[in-house]
Amino acid sequence: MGEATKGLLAAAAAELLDQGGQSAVTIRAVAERCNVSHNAPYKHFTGRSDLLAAVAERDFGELRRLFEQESLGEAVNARAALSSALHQLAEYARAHEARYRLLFSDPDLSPNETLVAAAFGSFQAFRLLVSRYQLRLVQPAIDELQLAGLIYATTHGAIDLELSSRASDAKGLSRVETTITLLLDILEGLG
Amino acid sequence: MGEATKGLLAAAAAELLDQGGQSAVTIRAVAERCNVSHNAPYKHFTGRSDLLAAVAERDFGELRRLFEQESLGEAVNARAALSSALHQLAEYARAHEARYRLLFSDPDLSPNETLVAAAFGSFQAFRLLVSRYQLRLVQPAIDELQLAGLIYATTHGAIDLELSSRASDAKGLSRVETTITLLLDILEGLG
DNA sequence: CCTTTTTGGTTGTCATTGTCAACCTTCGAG
DNA sequence: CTCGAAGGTTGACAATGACAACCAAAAAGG
Repeated sequence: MGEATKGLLAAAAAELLDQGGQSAVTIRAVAERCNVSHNAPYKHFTGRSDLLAAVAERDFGELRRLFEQESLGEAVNARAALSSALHQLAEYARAHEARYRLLFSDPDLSPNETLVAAAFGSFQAFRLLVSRYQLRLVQPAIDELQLAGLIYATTHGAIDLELSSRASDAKGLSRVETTITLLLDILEGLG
Repeated sequence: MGEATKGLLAAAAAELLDQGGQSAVTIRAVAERCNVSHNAPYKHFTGRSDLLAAVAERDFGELRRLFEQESLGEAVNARAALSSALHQLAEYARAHEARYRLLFSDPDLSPNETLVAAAFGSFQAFRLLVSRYQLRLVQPAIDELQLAGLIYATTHGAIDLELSSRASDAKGLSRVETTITLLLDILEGLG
């Protein structure tokens, strides 16, 4: 069956993304890395952005797995589980900067059907994690979806600012871990 | 004197950014828009990323002005001032998506001396706004820099997620205004 | 006032890249 | 056995970033 190379191409694109960033992911380089002629990728993807979308879809799946694993994991309590997931997210972003940026900050990414589904799925897993955590909060009256949105936004924002360490030379802004801890402490009324 | 065209080129780049996004900003298009031959821009900028950096620098200046204006403005109280500034930031991001992304989420942006300075300046203005606001908080024990980092991260994260409306079809995640209000309410202990 | 350097432009050129088109081949369904 | 599609191939082409060589006019300096 012909599905084999499609996966290889996406994997090669992911590697190039890790090694050389966005600009290193050229159709031709991806093709070469799979020992296939330039233009072969067009048999599997409509173009460059479609190829990148495939990589993004894969990675959203990884994130979902990360959240689910922590959700059902052996963490001692809900805060530990949430906190651990967020820290792992930050680690993932640092280790695969270009891929992380692809997920959330790439303007030229055609949001096709399956990509949106994958992104939604990963967020749903995150929501579950948050809803478990919310039980421990002093003020449980906060809308659950809004709370998840807040934590997601804060974490992503902190990560994004750290990655583009430009507005962040002042220590403390960029430290993702610090920001997350502060937010959770405030939420738990330990201000 | 020769500084004239440099500004024109940057302005043209900003316009192209607004109209066609990142990919529309090509050295040649910018040159053409200034009625100047391709390659003229190289007399003012070392390359494409340097040109974009100039646009970013300009916009960081605009943000600083926005924060400062609100800081010294006629807002009825500190929360109103901060809230207004954050909403204006969101509006700016929506109106100039590509330019906003350039500031915080562009990997291929050479962070030269002056750009870092401009970014830092804008954050400093924001810090001032936050420090005024902090006086009204129930728990003033929070480190001022960390608090500014938290608010900045949350706002930027919410904006960025809304711009890439992919993980956000669930309403409430993307509404920047909702997220900001929620955070400020929590900070003020109105959970 | 004449030389000389710098500044900001110009045209020409090149390699890289995305993308399209046309062609080949293998293999499974009918 | 045929044939059509799936997947791959080579060959174009235009757009783009970047470099080099050349040029004019203005500024610097004697």
